Amino acid sequence: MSPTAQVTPPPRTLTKNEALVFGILNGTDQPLSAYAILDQLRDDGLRAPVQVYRALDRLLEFGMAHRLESLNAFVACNHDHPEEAAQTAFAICESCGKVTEFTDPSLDEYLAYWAKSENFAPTRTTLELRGLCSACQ
Amino acid sequence: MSPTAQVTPPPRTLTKNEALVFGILNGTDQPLSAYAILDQLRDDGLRAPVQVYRALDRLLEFGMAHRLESLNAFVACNHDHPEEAAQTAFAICESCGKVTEFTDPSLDEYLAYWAKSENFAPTRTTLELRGLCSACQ
DNA sequence: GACTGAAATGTTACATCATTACATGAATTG
DNA sequence: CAATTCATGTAATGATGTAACATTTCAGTC
Ligand SMILES: [Zn+2]
Ligand SMILES: [Zn+2]
Ligand SMILES: [Zn+2]
Ligand SMILES: [Zn+2]
Repeated sequence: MSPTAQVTPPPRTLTKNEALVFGILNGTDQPLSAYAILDQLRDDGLRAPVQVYRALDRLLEFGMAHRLESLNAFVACNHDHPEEAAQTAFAICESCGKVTEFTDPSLDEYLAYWAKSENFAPTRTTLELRGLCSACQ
Repeated sequence: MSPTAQVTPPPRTLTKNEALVFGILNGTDQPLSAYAILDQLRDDGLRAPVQVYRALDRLLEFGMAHRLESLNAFVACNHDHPEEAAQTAFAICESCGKVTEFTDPSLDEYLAYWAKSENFAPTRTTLELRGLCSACQ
């Protein structure tokens, strides 16, 4: 119940552009916009936003990256997702930009309970905390 | 803990543009983008997006409207918020667009608990469920 | 009523985020 | 070696959001 996104399990070997984009995302703990990624890949021959968005779409499908809706930005997945696709939440530091993923069964349970009581059928959930991480307070 | 937004309590009488924007939002159960609002207010003399965004900023401050991050859109508040500003969550129907707000102490408690355990100090939280409402299944 | 300062509004231009449409190239397969 | 599919490239455009500055409105004061 209340999955974060549909994950296409087989992350077959990445294509060139997918690998480039994932390399950038995986090399930082900061959320990056598609255009920020593009800027870092100019030297590798990328020229247009759509090239980045296409790669991002697939990385999202594979569960290798996440989109942060409240920032219009992307991060590499940095979390061991439980077997059962559970609710993923993000804590985003507004000072240093660090993003922490977390999941918790009780959160899933609560949301599933609410959804059932309202007869709402969720397909995708966004949960993003903005604030200050422990290092930045 | 884990407030949704800072609410400036005194929603003094709205200015002309604030009233126009609120009137549009309040007249529908659909989330509207700033540009969709603008289009509906051309006849009332509004010409530029910034006029709508300024009004929206204040309506958000007053707690009279909410921004849906996953849609880049806005809705009028349609919920009796508890005394203590609690976590607000949104269920968004992907078929009919209907938006339902809900709050729950146990959700607040869970997020406050997680935040404390991680020493994360939240200032703002986004929780949005996408799916199908009971009428659309 | 005229002066003054603050709030609201208006105007233009620009910045940022994302997609559509179509062309080209590389890999796979019957 | 076509035929197909998938990945990539290119150009243009659409959608969302903000900065900078000018003008108007209005309340308080003289
Ligand atoms: Zn993850
Ligand atoms: Zn931090
Ligand atoms: Zn509300
Ligand atoms: Zn519906």
